[in-house]
Amino acid sequence: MNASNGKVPMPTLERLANYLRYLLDLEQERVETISSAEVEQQTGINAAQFRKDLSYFGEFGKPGVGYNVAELQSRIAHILKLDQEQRVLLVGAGNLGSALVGYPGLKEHRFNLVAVFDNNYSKIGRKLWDLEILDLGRLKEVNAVLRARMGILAVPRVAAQSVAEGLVDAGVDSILNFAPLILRVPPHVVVRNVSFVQELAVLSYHLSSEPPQHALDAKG
Amino acid sequence: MNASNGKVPMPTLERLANYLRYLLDLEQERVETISSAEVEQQTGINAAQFRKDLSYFGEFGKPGVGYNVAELQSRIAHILKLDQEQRVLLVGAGNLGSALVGYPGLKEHRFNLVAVFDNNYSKIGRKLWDLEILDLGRLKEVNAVLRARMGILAVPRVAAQSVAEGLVDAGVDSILNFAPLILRVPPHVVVRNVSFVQELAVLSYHLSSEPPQHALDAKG
DNA sequence: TCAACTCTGTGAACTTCTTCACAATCGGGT
DNA sequence: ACCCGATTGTGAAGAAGTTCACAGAGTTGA
Repeated sequence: MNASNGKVPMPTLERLANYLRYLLDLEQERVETISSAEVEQQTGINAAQFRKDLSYFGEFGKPGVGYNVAELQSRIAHILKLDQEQRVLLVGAGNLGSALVGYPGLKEHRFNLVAVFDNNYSKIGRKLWDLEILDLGRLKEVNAVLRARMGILAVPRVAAQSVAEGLVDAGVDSILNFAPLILRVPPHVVVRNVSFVQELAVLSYHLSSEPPQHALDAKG
Repeated sequence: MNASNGKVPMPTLERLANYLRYLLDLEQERVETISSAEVEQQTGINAAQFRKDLSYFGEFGKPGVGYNVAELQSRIAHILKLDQEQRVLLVGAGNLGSALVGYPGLKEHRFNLVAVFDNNYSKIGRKLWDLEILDLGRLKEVNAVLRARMGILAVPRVAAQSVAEGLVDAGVDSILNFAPLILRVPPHVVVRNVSFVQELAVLSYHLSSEPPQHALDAKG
């Protein structure tokens, strides 16, 4: 009775994509039905958490039975709009950008990289996999046709803010930002940040004084 | 008086790396002193949040004055152990692995990629930038010498769990995981996950029925 | 038909994180 | 020497997220 009205906690949304991945595996294994208790056992995510996450979007299971894997999978995909093509612009044809174009996970989830931009004239015109690298200056013009609403920012930090503004100007309202800085964008634009260094720093912090395990190994 | 005893909230740790990045910028601009109010103005992070985050680790500022940029920068780097070399193993010499080896941000923060492994015999022996790609089977043997405690997992999903176990067996106790699955590891091991698809899915969800901005543009 | 069992959906309790608000401190000006 | 404006560090309030615990719905078997 909660269904999708009020607003959904961000952690719930983040977990939804995990559930989807997990359900796709179960489907592959021909599992038809799953209970929240089994989800907890197999993924480590608390069963009540799983149920409550789903409850934000309606009722998905049958008491006494559990959840139909195929149905749940497809309903989550629908919630996340992963059941329709999403056109995505990529800015930055460096190492990272190149890796993203080649990453098969995007296509699998219907994210379609429709154009790659760079401002480096030695790259413009070349191909990155099957996409021609376009002049960053043509961003707005090109997206007037493509009408992508998602953008990936894989440029150096100093360029990121101005490129973000270019993306917004070109009609993009969701940005995945790989540059290590906080982007300032208009309120209607949603930004998600991915920072390798931040993640490594958190790991580094946890490398406390615990002795490495090596010494404990005693092997024949 | 809170200093570093109790345990630190995860969101605080995540923000610490951002503060560091920001402080390095300020240092470059020759800013000597900064107040929490200025931090809020420039980064959007609430001033009280900034102060409380720091308070978990001691006292860093002077009332009526603010924080000394250089000192704060170096103390945060110390907290995160970014003031000393951290040796890191990379597993997976694909597109993503390759991009990571070439990513300058790692070296800048003293993360030192000391070895790259892959199980693909057509890759083993080749060079990725300046590092030779080693046989994944030699992971433990090699790390007995290198003694890295951090590992980056940039392998396909199906291989990730077993490679993670290999890393742990080789003495690694911090893992940065790029494969879209929940790794099962012993309790002393810390894992951070980076999932492009998850991030894009969250963005995709937010692409609600708002009309794209294109139509609103009325240009000469 | 009914009893025994399973499992969902959710209010309520609990835990964690964020923000407020203010006493305590500092530095500068006179 | 003292006052005044600025700014910190932190208890306490508030908001957000997680987990508990149970009523109620469904299923199975006799």
